[in-house]
Amino acid sequence: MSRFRPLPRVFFARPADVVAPELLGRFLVREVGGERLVARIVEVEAYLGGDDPASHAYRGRTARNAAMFLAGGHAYVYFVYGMHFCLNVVCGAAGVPHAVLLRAAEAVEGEAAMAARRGLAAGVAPRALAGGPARLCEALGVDRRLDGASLRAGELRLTAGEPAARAAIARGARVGVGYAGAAARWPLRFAIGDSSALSRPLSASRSA
DNA sequence: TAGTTGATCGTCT
DNA sequence: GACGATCAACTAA
Repeated sequence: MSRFRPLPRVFFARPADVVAPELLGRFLVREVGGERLVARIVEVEAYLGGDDPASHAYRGRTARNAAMFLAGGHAYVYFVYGMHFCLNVVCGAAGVPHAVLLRAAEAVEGEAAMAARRGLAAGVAPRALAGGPARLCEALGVDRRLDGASLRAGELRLTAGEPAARAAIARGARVGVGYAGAAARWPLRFAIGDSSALSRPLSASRSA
């Protein structure tokens, strides 16, 4: 089925703020423990590398953020707050550390398995299942072992899915980056406005 | 329902 | 040695 066709390399070889809204509605396919889990992306944030004080790559390359410098189409997975993982899609050419943080998704296939990974009963609200970057990672069994992995082949893939219509996309300021000064207000958060799986409501500025 | 806080540790200063 | 691109449990009203 074409919804499960991997996105082409050129899709990722663009700036993060261009790729981000186009990731909405795409499918994240995870093969783990003999099961296939599929989630539809409904909320993302773009991080613009060296030009963006909120980006982990703002101060250059380190051992932690090395995956962000790979060519677009790879995963960048990092550990925060001593207990959570977050998954990013690396964008741009090799050496350009742009990335898109995946903040929320809706279960398409394997919902019961995703709930089990989260320690929840099947049928819980979408927001509790994968509405938040760390929740999304836990539901799909994503951890550091996938840092630097390709998203076009292997056990974690990003596929064509059902791209969101432009009119359905809302945008606003990014979450949890208050330390970044004016950049904290840049409208680089994109979401499918009417999804019930958003990590939190979009503040202000709507439009496509 | 809104606001506050504790958990917990890898990474960088 | 300080501090997170977070979450869930708890409090107050």
